[in-house]
Amino acid sequence: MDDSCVIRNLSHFTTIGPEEARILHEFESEPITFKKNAKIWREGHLPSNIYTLHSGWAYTYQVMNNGKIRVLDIFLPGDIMGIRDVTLPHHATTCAMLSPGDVCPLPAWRLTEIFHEHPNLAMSIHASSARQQAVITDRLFNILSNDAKSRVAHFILEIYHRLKRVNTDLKDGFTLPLLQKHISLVLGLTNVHISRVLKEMEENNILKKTRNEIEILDLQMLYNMSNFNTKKFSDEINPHLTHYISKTDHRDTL
Amino acid sequence: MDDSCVIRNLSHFTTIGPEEARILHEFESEPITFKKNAKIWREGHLPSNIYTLHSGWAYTYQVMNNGKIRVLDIFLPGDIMGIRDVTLPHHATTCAMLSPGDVCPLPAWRLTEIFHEHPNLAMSIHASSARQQAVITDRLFNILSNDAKSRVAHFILEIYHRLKRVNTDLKDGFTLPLLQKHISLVLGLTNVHISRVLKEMEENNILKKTRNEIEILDLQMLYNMSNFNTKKFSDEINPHLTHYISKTDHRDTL
DNA sequence: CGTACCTTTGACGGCTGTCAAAGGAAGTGG
DNA sequence: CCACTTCCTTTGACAGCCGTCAAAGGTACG
Repeated sequence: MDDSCVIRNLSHFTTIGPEEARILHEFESEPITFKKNAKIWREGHLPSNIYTLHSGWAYTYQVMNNGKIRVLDIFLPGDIMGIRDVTLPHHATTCAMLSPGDVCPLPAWRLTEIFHEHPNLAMSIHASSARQQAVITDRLFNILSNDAKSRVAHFILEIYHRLKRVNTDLKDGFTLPLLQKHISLVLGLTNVHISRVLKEMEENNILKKTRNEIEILDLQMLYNMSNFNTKKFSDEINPHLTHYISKTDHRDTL
Repeated sequence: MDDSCVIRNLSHFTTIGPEEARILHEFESEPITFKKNAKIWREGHLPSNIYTLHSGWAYTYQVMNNGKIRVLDIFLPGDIMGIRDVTLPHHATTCAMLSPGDVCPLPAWRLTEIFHEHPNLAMSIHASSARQQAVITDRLFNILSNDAKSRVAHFILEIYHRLKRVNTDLKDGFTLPLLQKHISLVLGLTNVHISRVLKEMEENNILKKTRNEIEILDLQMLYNMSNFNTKKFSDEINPHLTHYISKTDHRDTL
């Protein structure tokens, strides 16, 4: 039951009763296996599902008129994908797999039902969405005020913390299916400059990245370089919101 | 009744029945007048309210260890403020007034009740939150891929469209209580460079900004410079989500 | 084994930051 | 209402980070 990465994700925000667990398991029924580079949804299309990423990595991007690509999300196993777009009449981005993996769709109308019938789950989904937004916001801050070296350090720490959150025994060396190209598109730099920065960081024994792996050699230095703020990965929820949630738990069992 | 800017804002996303209107009016009861530069909330504090901005402009920012400031949100009349932070145990930003104005707080626990008792309002609030997020996302894309001139053009258009959304008869000249300093902090540039860009835009008859006003002289040129995408300001909602909402409208009247 | 893609490296240029100083506008107190 | 202070804007000189372009070497994949 609780080997579900989605439950591990959402259970941080509310108590998951048997009824909620049943709903959440629906989030992971009927997984679909996607190949690397397969598209989950396409920019401009009507959102018809939200998705949970069971295994593998994915990302979202926009293609501009001039052909340039801009990357927005990097999704890791356990992430809910598409919750930002689901109220919109058009997907703002295209979503594609970075590595082969399993994805579980949940129809949008089921989300509406969940909002109506399980308000504490609705609040949890909103809370999870707010956490995702906090990651984007933090990356915006990173790009607003840091130079290239600091941006890279900050981004590596973002990924490291997000992985560690659902995989507590993560080592300092781990799989990172992102090419220099992807990192450059996330951070608003060129792949050429990413190459230079990574080379310098390896020479300084801070980290070593190969095509599919990365090893953090000096975690403290990464923190120093990036002014990384770990507080945002707190799973606490605002205590003002918890009173009614317990009241509803009671209701649900009636 | 419907001179409420919050109702004008949220009514885009759902049908507002009399019961919903009653709740929404609570969003605007007991307005508090704030002076320029007054703080609405402070970074690190426990969020205890969400707020609707009835009049005046506000913004959120972070102060870094080195004293640098990073600006995240620019809030206009009618915006809901603090919905992103309300599930978190700490405010990620400080919120301050850019100009004198009226703000109406709504206690966080009331939001929880609304999530439980008015699920279609909950979905509307989530939809409104997603629209705010879309603005931030679009600004991230702007900063990722545009140079200084394009960033400024894009940002002016962002504000112009957001103002026009709640004030349909907005002229090409309007109040803009943002100093060059604020614009530079929003866009990750220096105030010196903003000064240079604005000077050039005025020389090219694109726009003219004074301390408190701005006049758009060549709207089409702004679009051309910025690759601005107007779609995101669509107020349509995903039709997959509307079925249950009408069902609930029915329920609420029982 | 060949092709396509990714990474590395160097040279060069430009956009934007930094620093500094002067002029202007707004706010404050007498 | 004026004087004073503080903050904002403008302008110039200069420097540096990072983008662009190009070519070579490395790696994955069919």
